[in-house]
Amino acid sequence: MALKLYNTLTREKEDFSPIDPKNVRMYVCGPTVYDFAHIGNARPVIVFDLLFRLLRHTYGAQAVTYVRNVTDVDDKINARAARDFPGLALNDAIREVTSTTEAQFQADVTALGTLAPTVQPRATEHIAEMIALIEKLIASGHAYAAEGHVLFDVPSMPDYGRLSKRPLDDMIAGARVDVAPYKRGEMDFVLWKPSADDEPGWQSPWGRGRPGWHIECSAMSWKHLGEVFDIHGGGIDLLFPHHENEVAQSRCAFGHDVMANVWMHNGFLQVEGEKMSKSLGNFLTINQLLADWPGEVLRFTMMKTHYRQPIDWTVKSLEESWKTLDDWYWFVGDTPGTKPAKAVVEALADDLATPKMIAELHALRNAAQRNGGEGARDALAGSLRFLGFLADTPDAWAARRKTSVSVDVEQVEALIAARLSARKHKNWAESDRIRDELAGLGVVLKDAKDPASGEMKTTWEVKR
RNA sequence: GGCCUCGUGGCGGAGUGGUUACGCAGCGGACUGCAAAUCCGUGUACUCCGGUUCGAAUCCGGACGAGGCCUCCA
Repeated sequence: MALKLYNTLTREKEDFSPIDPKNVRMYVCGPTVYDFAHIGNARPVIVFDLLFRLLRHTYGAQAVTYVRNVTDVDDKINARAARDFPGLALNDAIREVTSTTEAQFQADVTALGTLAPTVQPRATEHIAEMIALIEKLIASGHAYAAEGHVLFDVPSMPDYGRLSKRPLDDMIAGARVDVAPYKRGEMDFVLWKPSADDEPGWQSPWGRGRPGWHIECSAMSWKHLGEVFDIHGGGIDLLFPHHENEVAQSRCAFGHDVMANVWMHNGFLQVEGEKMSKSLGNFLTINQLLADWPGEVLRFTMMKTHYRQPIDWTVKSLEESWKTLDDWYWFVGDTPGTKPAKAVVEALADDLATPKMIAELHALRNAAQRNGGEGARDALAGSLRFLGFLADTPDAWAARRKTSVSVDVEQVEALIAARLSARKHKNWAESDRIRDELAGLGVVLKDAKDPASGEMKTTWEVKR
């Protein structure tokens, strides 16, 4: 089956063909661990988890290496550590910030139904590779040391700007970058910078210092995936300068035409039509959302929009998603299917066309309904599991609504029993009165005849 | 100023040079004591102005509008 992916490098949808089908290699920029991950951070996590699953399906589960890094050295981390743990020595404070933030991140993304990447390397464990890379760049004339800094010499790379389509001349004309005395060119960026005694640092040929922002991804992708690999992913905001500079570092260090063959970028996320920002007060962390919504609801909501489109994150959309998943959980029941439907895989294979994929899921559901076909129901169940859904049992899923608002379960059950008794005696006035009373508590009833016994049975759920 | 997206029915959201996307909501019907849930059915669209074409919502040009990046950011 042909897999097509949109490549930012060529701005075209291309047939994907791996360098080595026995080892398909993908790198995705992971979090800088200084604060709770927000819902925007969840987007690439979910998008590339889907791609990971698709690649495993296509090439075999053992034939895909997915690397998502953890950046645990950064000046934002240092600032956070100093602010939050003023009593601790800086290194202890930093460890406190990075370890708790990373643990939180892992818990969050697990709740979103994602598979663990093959490797999750940490920047601080790859300082030696970074130094080696910087030495290669200096040796090949693409970097220079100055006043304890090492800078990448941007003009030494003729096609710098190719990935983000920013000609160098234009950038210099509109540059809003720091003019530092040790820089030769305005666009030159830092590979290594000196650390003061109270800042985290490592010994290097240029003195005690720490890495610049972009070098860690070049070092970690090199270490775990090699000099050239198949797919590099991340958010569109990283395209420039982060990815452009990664490419510059890796290509100039190793002398290849490309760093990764395919570059994929997910679009931005807005919240209720506005940019998400702390100042607007609409900053949503994954953790906060998980308090109100099942992880699968967040996951499905993300899939309703194609990954390259901007997504507007709204409560209305979340509510719709929950309803859709309710129906599928109920409809699928304990159907055992484990294999995804061909149409679902094909939709995904077309540059992760998740809206098309969702339409195919609805089509399976409708087909199963019309023909009573177990084949379609099996395929729906298998597809949903393949996509990272149906982790709950149907009962556990249904119970999530009951626990999302606090109600007195015993009281509700007692009222339902009273109502059933009233109905048995055709006391409709009393029956309706009880139903209204429950509605006042936020409880909605569903009556059904048990097909086996013909007995009336009432189930209930909490309406938000 | 430079670069990049995008403008589709009440809402969300695909796709395509000539044929139903899909979902939610709405509406009609079945079921029900009445509802809810479920089932069956169903209307509404392609920002504007030019051009290419037998034919454009789909291609090209322009206008208007929305958003993003260029500085930490998924």
